Amino acid sequence: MHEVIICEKPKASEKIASALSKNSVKKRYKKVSYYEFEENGNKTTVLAAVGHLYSLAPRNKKQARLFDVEWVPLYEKDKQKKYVKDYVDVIKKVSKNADKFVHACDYDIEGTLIGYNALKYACGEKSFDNAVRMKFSTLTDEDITAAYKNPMDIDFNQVDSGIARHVLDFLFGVNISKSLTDSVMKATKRYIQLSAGRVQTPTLAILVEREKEIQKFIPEPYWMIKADLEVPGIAEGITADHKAGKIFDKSVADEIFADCEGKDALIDRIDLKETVKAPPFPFDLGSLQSEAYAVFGFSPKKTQQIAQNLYTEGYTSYPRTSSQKLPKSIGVDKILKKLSYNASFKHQVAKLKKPYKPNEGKKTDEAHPAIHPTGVIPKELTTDYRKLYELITYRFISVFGENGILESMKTNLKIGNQDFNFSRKRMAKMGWMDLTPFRKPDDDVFPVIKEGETLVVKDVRSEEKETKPPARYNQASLIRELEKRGLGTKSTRANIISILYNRKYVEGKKIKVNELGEHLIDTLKEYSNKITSEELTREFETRLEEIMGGSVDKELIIKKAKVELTSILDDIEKNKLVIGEELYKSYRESRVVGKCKCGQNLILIDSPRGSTFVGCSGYPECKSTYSMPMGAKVLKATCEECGLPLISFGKPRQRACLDPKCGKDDREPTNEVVGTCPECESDLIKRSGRYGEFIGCSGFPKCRFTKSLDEKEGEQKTSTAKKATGQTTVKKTTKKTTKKTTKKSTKKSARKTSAKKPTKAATKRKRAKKTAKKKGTPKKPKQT
DNA sequence: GCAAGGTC
Repeated sequence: MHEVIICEKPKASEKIASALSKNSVKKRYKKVSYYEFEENGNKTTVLAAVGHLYSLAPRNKKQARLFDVEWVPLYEKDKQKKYVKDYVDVIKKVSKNADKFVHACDYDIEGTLIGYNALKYACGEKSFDNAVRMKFSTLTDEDITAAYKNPMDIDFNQVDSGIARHVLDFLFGVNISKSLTDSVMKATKRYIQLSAGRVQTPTLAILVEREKEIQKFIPEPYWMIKADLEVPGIAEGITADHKAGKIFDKSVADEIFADCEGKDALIDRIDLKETVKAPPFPFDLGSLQSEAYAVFGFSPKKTQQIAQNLYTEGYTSYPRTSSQKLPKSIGVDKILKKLSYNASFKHQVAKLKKPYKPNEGKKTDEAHPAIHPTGVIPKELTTDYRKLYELITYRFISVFGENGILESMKTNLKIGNQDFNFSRKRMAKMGWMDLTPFRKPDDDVFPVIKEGETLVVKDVRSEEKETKPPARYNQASLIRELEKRGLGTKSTRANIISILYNRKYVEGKKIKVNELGEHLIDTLKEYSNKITSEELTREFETRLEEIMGGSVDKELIIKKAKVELTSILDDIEKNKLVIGEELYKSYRESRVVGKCKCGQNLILIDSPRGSTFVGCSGYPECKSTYSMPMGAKVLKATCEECGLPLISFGKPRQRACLDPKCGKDDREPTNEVVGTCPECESDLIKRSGRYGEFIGCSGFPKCRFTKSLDEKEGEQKTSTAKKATGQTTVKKTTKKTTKKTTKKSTKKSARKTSAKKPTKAATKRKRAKKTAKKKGTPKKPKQT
């Protein structure tokens, strides 16, 4: 008897194997680990998927409408997913002579489908003849053994609802995206990659709505009356506000102002209040992304990537969780003990009171606890990794802290007959706030004053202000909004946002929708109101539940969707010339960065090679073009000399005229002498190139010595070193280290590799290599 | 290629 258990991910397979047998042996095939044990003469193998192993693809790519889909291995569709092949291969190999199958993926729609597809396509259809389903909600020993002892049947309705979700998303997303892109192509012969989808389009619509609120906003003037007070013991004094707050009627403001001019302030009432400040909740992915954005300015995507790597290195727990709970089973005491061995956390852990009790939030996750450190202390991390690791760890410790107490003093004053007030806040008891460097506690000095006393008013001011439009979303607040509306999932939201940037619908840290984004939503609203709103997601939810309940057949739902989609696509098709023309026009508008010397617009143009340059919209009549350094931004400000826009680039940021030949170009200061060239003894100067600043020889192009600004003396990789070993060295070494990570799982090697997290310089080099390679490959004649 | 959803 040979039984095969298929899990959703490697970590789960490890836990399930160890829960089911003490004798499980870790084995390896290619780069993938799996587990094997024998009990009572029966062999069991525990295998892992890596999330979805199969993906939908059109059966015939050449058709105008991609309505006919099939499941293909993920690695065939997406070259970045090559690592998936090894996992599929292991399942194929091991399951060949198996006679019993256990589906042990997460008990949700996607998990059910992941296991189903693995069985169907990697183990073969006949595996369903003897297949059972394990149902567990946490990966604890108790849950796992209970699920194993009480196997269930595979819920094929749940499978069908999973398939339907994939198919519907594919049909709507891919076909509408394609029809939009085709419209532009047909109308203008230009290729702009446009896209629409059940989640990305409503997300863009949320941003557009905010943009429109901002556009139609009419600022209203208002006045604030402020009084600067002399307060004993507080040198800078205190400013009190008039009780009315914003005063929209100027005559009222003037009256108040006149009423209190030249008068002192009588302290009418002092209210002291204490508020309990409970410790924060443990991090789920969304709140970690939010906090990392607020504290470090990390994009949610960056946070997710770093958290994922910290997890695979074994420093922190699984990041794609929506749980705000820390169950005992994670071994809280042990983790805190291990953290206390580290100088950074020792003092904080020592302050915690036993027994340790976390302040948990409401949100839960069936599969994972909240994000927490494992207790394994990383030795060397690059700056950003260290920052995120510390954010997670200090948060984890804080969660076990005591309540803090915030003391607030609200003082009401009378100046003449007018009521003013000010308030001060300070922590009366720090509690958990003492446990983290990432929260700045209130620490106002409280004045020594009494009711009935008089304070000298130094000045009374009537400040005129304007109401402000609603703020734009940033990536963190948008993620919170999507979470609130139930759009996307915790793992996909950050990616969805970055798609909007990549498609150039939106720009900026405070997310601004440009002409293209706005026009795309307007266009789509005309043809399918559903896809621009949350309605499609809501409808999916209902339909999928019906399929899951067995009341409706998935084929019927898909058939209906195709009918609906056909009418949408027909409509777009009929109007493709207008749609394409208009979308292209708004695309061009969204790329305008200034005025050309010829009077037409300067626009950003993406070259097919991936770089961006500035050209004139009057092309081919005006052939002006300007190249830009890597990462450069075109500013609104213009050059005094020639009127072209200025650009900012490099690190630290510097400004220069868009035209490098312009006399006003102050890129000059970068030519600062920073040393002597080891090769030709000329001066070494700072230069700026495509990839930012670097140090180069002033003897260029005769001497081609360069080194990166990021590398310190002694560990620099010079161009000569590169020459000697060949450019590929860089790639080879990185390859080696990744191999190490997967091969040896000892803590020692984990540390070693963690030190090799790509440095800025390394990424730069990689990027440089990539483009160099691109240039070298002959282009297919087809590209436009 | 185009979506959204798992995961390294």
